[in-house]
Amino acid sequence: MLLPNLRFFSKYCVFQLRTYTYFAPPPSNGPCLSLLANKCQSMHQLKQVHAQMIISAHIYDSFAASRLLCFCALSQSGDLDYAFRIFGSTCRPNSFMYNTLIRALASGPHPLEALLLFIDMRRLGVVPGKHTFPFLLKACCNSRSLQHCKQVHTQILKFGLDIDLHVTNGLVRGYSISNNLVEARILFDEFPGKNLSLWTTIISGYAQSYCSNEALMLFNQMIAQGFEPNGVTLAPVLSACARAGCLDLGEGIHEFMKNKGIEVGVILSTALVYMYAKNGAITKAQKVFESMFERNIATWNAMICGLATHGDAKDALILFQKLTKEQLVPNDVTFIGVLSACCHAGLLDVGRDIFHSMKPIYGIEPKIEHYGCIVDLLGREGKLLEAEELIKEMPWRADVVILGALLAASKNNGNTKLAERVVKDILALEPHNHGVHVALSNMYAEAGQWQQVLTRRKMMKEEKLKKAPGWSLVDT
DNA sequence: CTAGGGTTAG
Repeated sequence: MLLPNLRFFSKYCVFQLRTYTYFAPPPSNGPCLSLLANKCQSMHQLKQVHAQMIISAHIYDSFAASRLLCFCALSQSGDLDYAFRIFGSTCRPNSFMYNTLIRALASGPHPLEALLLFIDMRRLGVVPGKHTFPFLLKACCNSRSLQHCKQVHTQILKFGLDIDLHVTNGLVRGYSISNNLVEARILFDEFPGKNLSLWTTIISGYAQSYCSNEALMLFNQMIAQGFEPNGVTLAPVLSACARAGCLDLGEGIHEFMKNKGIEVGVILSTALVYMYAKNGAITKAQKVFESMFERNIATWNAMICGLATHGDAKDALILFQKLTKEQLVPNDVTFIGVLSACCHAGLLDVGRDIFHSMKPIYGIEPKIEHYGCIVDLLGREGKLLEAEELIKEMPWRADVVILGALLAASKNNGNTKLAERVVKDILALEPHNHGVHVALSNMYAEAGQWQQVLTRRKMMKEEKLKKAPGWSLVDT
C-alpha cells in the first residue's frame, strides 16, 4: 500500500511506542467508569474520568479506554492529540478504537493519515471489520484520491467485505468522486441489495460529474423499482434537472415535495432556486429565494449564477450588491457568477473592477476560472492583446477552456495570426482536438487564404491517421 | 462506531 505524506503524521507516532504488558483490570468499577466516560461534556470532565481509570487500572481495559477515546476523537469539544495519547497507552487496542481514530482522521485536515493508521492496525494483526472501511473510504473521498480508493478496494475484497451495503456505498462514492464513474457504476449494478442510499450515491455521483442525463435516467429506474425518494435523493436530481434543462421534472419534484411534506431546508431550497433560475423561470426562483428563512452563500450563488446564465446581468449585479451588504461573505463561485454576468452584458469596466477587487477587498485569490471570465470579456470587447497578456500573466498554464475563449475572440475579430498561436497551444494540450483545426480553417476560408485551408486539412488527416492506425477500419 | 444532498466560466 502506498504511504501518504508522513510529514503530518509524526505527532501521532506515539502509538508505536505502546507497551505490550497486560494488566488485568480489577472486577469492580469498570462498567461504572465507562458509563461516566460516555456522559462527559468537556475535556475537563474527561480527564477526571481518565485519572480514575488510571488509578483503578481500568485504562488497560480496551473497552473502557475506547469510551474515553470516542469523546476525545469525535466530539466537537474533544482533543485528537489527547485521544492518541490514550491510544498510545492502551496495551491491546481493539478494532473499535482503530475505527474511531480512523474516522476522526478521515474528516480532519489530512485524511490520508487514516490510511497510515490502518497500516498500523494491520501490522498488529487487528482484523478490520465492516465499520473500518466506510471510514477509510471517507478518507479517500476527502482527499479525492483514486489511487488510494483502489488500494482500499483490494483490502475490502481481501476481507470479503464487498458484500456489505455500507462498504459498497463508500466504494461507489469514492470512485465517483475521484472521476471513475465506470467502476462506480459496475459496483452499483452488481450489488444485489440496493437501498435508497446506494441509489442516491450513484445518482449524485453522476449529477456532480455533470452527467445530468445519466443521473435522471437512473432516477427514473429507481422510481420504476418502487423506491420513494427523500430530500437527500431529490437534491442531486434537482441539480441534474437544472443542468439538463428539465423544468417539467423539476416542477414535478417541487410539487411532490409539497405533497409528501418533505422538509425543505437550505440545501433543497438552494437546489430549487438553481433549477428554476437556470431554466429561465426567474420569477419562481425568486419566489423560492424570498420565502427562505435561512440562506447561505450557496443559495445566493445559485440565484446569481442562474441570473447570469439567463442573461439578466443587471439583476445579478444588483443581487451581488445586496449580498455584500448582508453578513455573508462572497466566495470564488460568487465571482464566477458575477463575472460571467458582466461577460454576457459586455460590461468590461465593471467586470475588470470586480476582478481586480477580488483579492484586496474580498481576500479571494482569483482562480483560472475567473481569469477565464475576464479573458472572455476582454475578447468579446475586442481587447485581444490585453486578453493574451492576461493569460501570460497567470500563475498557471492556460487550459483548453481559456484558450478556447481567446480563439473565439480572435475568430470574431478575424485575427488569424493570434488564432494560429492559440491553436498551436491548444494542440499541445489536446493533440486530437479537431475542432480547432476546423475553426482555423474556416478563418482562412473567410480571408480567402485557400492554400492555408488545404494545409490545415492535410494536418487534420495526418492526425486522424495517427489516432486510428492502419489496422482500424473505423473512420474517426 | 458506519453510507447518500445545494452553488462554478466556455
